[in-house]
Parts: sequence; structure tokens; C-alpha cells
Amino acid sequence: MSRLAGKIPVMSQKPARKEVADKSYHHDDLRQKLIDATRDMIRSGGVEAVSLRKLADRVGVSRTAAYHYFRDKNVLLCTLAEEGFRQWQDQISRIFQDDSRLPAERYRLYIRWYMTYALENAEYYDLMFGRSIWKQKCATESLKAIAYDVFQDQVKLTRQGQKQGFLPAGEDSLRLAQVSWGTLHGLARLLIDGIYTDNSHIDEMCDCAANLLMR
Amino acid sequence: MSRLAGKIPVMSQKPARKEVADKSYHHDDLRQKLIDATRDMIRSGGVEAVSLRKLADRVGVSRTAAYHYFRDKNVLLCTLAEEGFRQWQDQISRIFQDDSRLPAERYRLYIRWYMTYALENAEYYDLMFGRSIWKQKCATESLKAIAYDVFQDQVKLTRQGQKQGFLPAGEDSLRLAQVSWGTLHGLARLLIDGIYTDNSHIDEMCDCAANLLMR
DNA sequence: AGCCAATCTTGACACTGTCAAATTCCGATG
DNA sequence: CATCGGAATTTGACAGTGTCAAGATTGGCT
Repeated sequence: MSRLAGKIPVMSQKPARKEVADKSYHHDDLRQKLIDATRDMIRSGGVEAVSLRKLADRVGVSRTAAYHYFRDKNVLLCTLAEEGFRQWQDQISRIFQDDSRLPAERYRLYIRWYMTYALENAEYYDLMFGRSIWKQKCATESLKAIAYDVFQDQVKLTRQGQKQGFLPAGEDSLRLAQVSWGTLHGLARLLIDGIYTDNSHIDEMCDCAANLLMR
Repeated sequence: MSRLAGKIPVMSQKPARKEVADKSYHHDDLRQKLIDATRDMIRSGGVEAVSLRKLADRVGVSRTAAYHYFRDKNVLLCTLAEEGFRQWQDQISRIFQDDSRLPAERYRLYIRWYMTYALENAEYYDLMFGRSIWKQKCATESLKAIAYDVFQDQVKLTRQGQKQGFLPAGEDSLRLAQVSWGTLHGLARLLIDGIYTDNSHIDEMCDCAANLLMR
């Protein structure tokens, strides 16, 4: 009944709380601290390494304290994935707003950026596009919303590429968006998951992918 | 010292063991029973649903009995993945040996088969190509061997396609094999993991992928 | 000043994988 | 035929995990 499931609780009274020692009962902004600590844990040890108990230890709070801000572990992870998608969306739009480059050139850049991001933030990518979050009934509504948004961007971006003539005009934009994302995602996963073990020819793979997708 | 890590123990004396009641101390071929039961569990509930204790219960044996045949849970899963890759290899070679079809036609068929297999055996595909098995230091040597073999087949098959003129001849065969597999794997994962939620246009996606990969 | 509700903790439960040590039993050996 | 070694299996234990129900603590408002 009192579970707020991710909503910010009543702590939203603006009067700046007087400085509280780390050991006090009530914390400053526990929700944010939990998110930050979780992000750290993911970055260092991957999603698998996230444990609510270790998290609590790290933040200096009891095992179940997080349950007042997140319905369960899954919702916490979804929250972080959401954050990731927002940054993702930002960075992509930045690439395609760079008018100093030709459209086709931007698309090639996008492919390289995708791969670089996925490899440099492997654990975070794994969170955002991993099964744990998306498996039936797991994904939060807000996560689904932002992810859908990001995918719509990909569709727009594809349609534009077709109009600009560097993506095959004959294909349906939706399918083309699906398949091109599939290609990038597939390569990223094969590398991240350790199925492809040769990390020294990423650029060549990107080029090959670009050659296939563009024309 | 006495851990045999997946090798078949001394049970290899040929004299047909006299029929043993299911409840007896020594079982008939526990190793195989464990493998079979694990396969069942994967098919119904996915890799995540595999628990050594439930497995033991199911086979009618104590929690730790499996440890005499598999060093740990990971090795058991690798064994099953290996089995999967062998069947995988079989089915693919069967497709490409069908002389009643044109090479290009066979390749299109292969793409459709890939997708169909991945979706109809989602949990098994997830095992074979999932992170749990492949993550650093997890994959068994024999698993790596068969998987490498399967990938080499893909390279050969790609090179042949280039010679036969339905795959772009300009690209390096290895890269092309990597990227084409990436495309299929990516689409499969996006569907299996629940990121793509529309399962009613698989064929269109396959066609689009084929159009991009072939020429 | 005192209460209420938001916040956090304690206790408990049912799981998990895995190790070490004890048990059971088969089959070859004396 | 009895025995004994070692393989096959079990029991006990430990350190984890997520999560629920209840209790303890606290700050802000009336």
C-alpha cells in the first residue's frame, strides 16, 4: 500500500535539509545515492555483480532500504537503463546534427560511434540491451517508452538516409531500420559477450557493415 | 584430485549393468539423465531456470550428485551448448547440400532457417549464444572448438557465395562472414530478448536482410 | 508538545552454487 | 567366497541471493 514504485517520495519539500552525518537515520538523497552506486557497480562488475545487499553496504544503509524507492531489483536496473537510453539519444542526435559533415559521412560515423560505445561501456550496454531487463513483463513502462523513442529516431534517421540517397531506397524504412540496428547490435553483442574474440579489427568490421548497409 | 571434469568416469565397463530400480544408490547412466533433464529445463524455462538442486530433484538424486560428472554448473551448460552446436552444424550443412536449389536460393533459405530456429528454440539459442557461457573464462575448450568450427563453416560458405556471385565479391570473406552472422544474430537477439516485440513480420525482416547482404 | 507518516532497520524465509567429509555399493583381487 | 579399494552418491555446512512482514526511528506539521 505504501510502496511508491520508483516515484520520488514526499522528500520533495524544498527547504534544504541541514547537513546530516553519514551515519544518521535519514539520509540526504538516498535514491540518488543508490542509483549512483549501482551505476558504479555495473561499470566495474557488470549487471551480474549488482547485489542489493552489497549495494546497501556500499551506501551505508540496511539491506532493504532500497525497497522504499524501487519496487524491486528489476525496477532499479530499469531506472539505470532508462538513464542510459537518454544519454544514448543525446549522443546520437549530436552526431546527426553536425552540419560540418556530409550525411553519408555522418552515418558512417554513427556506425563507428555505436561500436565504440558498446565496447567501451560493455557492461552498461549489456544492461540496456540485455535480456534481464527486457524479458517478458520486466521492462518498466517508462523504459519501454524511452526505448521506443530511441528506435523511432533510428527509423527517422533511416528514412532520411534513404531520401538523401545513401541508404537503399527500395526497402521499407521500418524494416531497414530494424535490420541495420540488428547488424550493429549483433556485432556489438558478439564482441561484448566474448563470442568474437578478436577486438583488433573493429574498424574493418564497421566498414564492412557500412558497405553492406549503404549504397 | 578425483574430479574428472566432464570425462566419462570408470563406468565404461561394457557388461550391461543389471536393471537397477530407480531408487537404488547407483544409477544407470546418470550423466546422460542429467543432460536430458537439463535440456528439458532449458527448453521450458530457459537457462535462468536451471538450478542444480531442482535438476537433482527431477532426476531423483541428491543435490551434489551432478558434481561427479561436471566440474560445476557452467561445465554442464557448456556441454549442452556443445550438443546444440553439433546439431546446428548438421542442419546448416544439410541446407547447403541440397542440390535441387540454386546457391542464392539456398542462402536465402539459410537466413530464414536461422531466424526460425532462433525463435522456435529461443531458450536454447540463448544458451548457445548467451553471455553466461561465453563470458571470460567460462567457455569450455571443447565448446570453443566446435563453435570455432561452426564459424569456419560460415566463412567457407561466405567465400563460396562470393565466388558464386551472390555475395559482394569486393569484401574480405572473413569480415563479410562476421558481419552477416552479426546481422542474423542481432535480429535474433532483438526478437528473442523482447526488444523487438513484433513477431509477425519475421519473413519481411529476413528478406530485407537478404537484400542487404546479397547482390 | 505531540502525533503521523515517511523512512529505515531487524528478522525471517526460501532459494541458490559449491565445498568437505561421511556413506554406500560394485567389482576385481586375494 | 570374503574382503577391500575406489568410484558413486549422500549429508552437512557455508556464504550468498532477493524479498516480505513487522518493528524502530525520525522529522515536520498541526
